[in-house]
Amino acid sequence: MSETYKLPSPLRVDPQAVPRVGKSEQTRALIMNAALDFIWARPFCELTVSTLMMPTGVSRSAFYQYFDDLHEVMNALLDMLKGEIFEAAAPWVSGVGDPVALVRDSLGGLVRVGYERGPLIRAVSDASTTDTRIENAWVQFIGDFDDAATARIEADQAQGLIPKFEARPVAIALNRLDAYTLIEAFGQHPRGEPEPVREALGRIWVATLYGSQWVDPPSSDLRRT
Amino acid sequence: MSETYKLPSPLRVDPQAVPRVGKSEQTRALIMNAALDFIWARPFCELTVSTLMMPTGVSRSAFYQYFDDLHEVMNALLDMLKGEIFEAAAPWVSGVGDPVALVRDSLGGLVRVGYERGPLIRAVSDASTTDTRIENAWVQFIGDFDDAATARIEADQAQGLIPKFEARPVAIALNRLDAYTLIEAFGQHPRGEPEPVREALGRIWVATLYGSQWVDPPSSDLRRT
DNA sequence: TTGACAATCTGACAGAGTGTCACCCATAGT
DNA sequence: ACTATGGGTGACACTCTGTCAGATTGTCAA
Repeated sequence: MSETYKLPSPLRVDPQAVPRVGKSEQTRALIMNAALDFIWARPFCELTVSTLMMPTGVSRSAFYQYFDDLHEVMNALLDMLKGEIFEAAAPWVSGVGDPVALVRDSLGGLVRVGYERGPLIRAVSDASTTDTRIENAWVQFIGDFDDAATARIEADQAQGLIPKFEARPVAIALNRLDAYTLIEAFGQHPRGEPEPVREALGRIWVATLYGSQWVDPPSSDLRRT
Repeated sequence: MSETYKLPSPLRVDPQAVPRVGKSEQTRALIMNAALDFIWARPFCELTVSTLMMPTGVSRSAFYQYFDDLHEVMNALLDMLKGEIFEAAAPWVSGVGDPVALVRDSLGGLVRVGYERGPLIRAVSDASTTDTRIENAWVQFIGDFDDAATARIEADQAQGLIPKFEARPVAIALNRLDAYTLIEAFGQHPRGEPEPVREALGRIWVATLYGSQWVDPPSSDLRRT
């Protein structure tokens, strides 16, 4: 069913939201929205300050009153994404109950956000390869996920729900799996279908952490001796 | 044991190898070696034509007689990598015998190559985000892996070794897992330890494809009802 | 040896993009 | 009316790119 994944209204900043502080904040929002519009249709590497400022009606040099450079814009957009993504991943990270169901919940949320914000996530990832500051921000962001996943794995290991193994390398690998599978599938138009991605990620996470007997709920036993 | 992963002599082109055709091929090799040296120590985004040509002793404009631009250099280096990587992955892709052992072989080879060539792989991946041609080459390269993995999964499914599921999305996800976990771990100095990476990837692949009962060979049964 | 030619290399140039700076302008407070 | 301040602008210097006409080098036939 495709209405599960509605076309995104790409995460806009409301220019009315902060009129108190004066025109400055509004122009900043204007620029960020222009960046979102551009990123939605074209890759980050084609973005220049001129093309970014063109649709805003403000001059190119004004850009530098709000941002040091294009990478800082991506950094600001990443900040807006963070909350949304952490929220989507929350169930498994901090929830209680059947962990297999929780991990499926979290992956469903991540796939939804990935589908809705795909080009933006890709742009942030691309920008992080050409600038140290946003690279650090991106590393920090995904590093927080590594910490959270490691903690959850270790907690479940302590309860005997997950077999004993070194949690961190597996957490790191599974997070890279998510991030770059989503970027690959939804990072540029035309985007792929979300449902097969969700199933593939769910299968891999569940099989790796909780064992393959939970992967196919109405399962026929395919193991051979 | 660390001697399994010896420090790489970074994949050089022998300038003597093709003296027949004249000086041209030698200068080309000179440039590619300079690029390898640079990439080994610095990220791709800091590479410029001047800095690349400096150590060769040839002028900047001469560069354009051998390559259209910097991305084409990375493309040429990717070509050299391809063989090495496909060879490392060969056991599981086309081998016969215990598939769990084969997948561990292949991952061991990939981790070894990833460790030896890490910065180069990262540079190719980085370059692919800023140029359509090398992006296509990279997509094609990793796409070949997707095809191979899909085929192997489907073949093993036909034999009842792997449970029935849509093979391609899982193959794609597992390949992104490998590629970006390796780039993350070994793409820049200081590189991480190879062994934990190998174990994490092996665990994920085996659990996903062949079932968690094969993950820990001397296993204690940790499943709970 | 000489002339001709092709291969190889070079400095100089134009173009695109960046980041900075001195200056302009509207508006609001006195 | 005066002026301080937030906001905006054109113009400049700089870096890097890609191209081109011409210089240099090497080879070979006459």
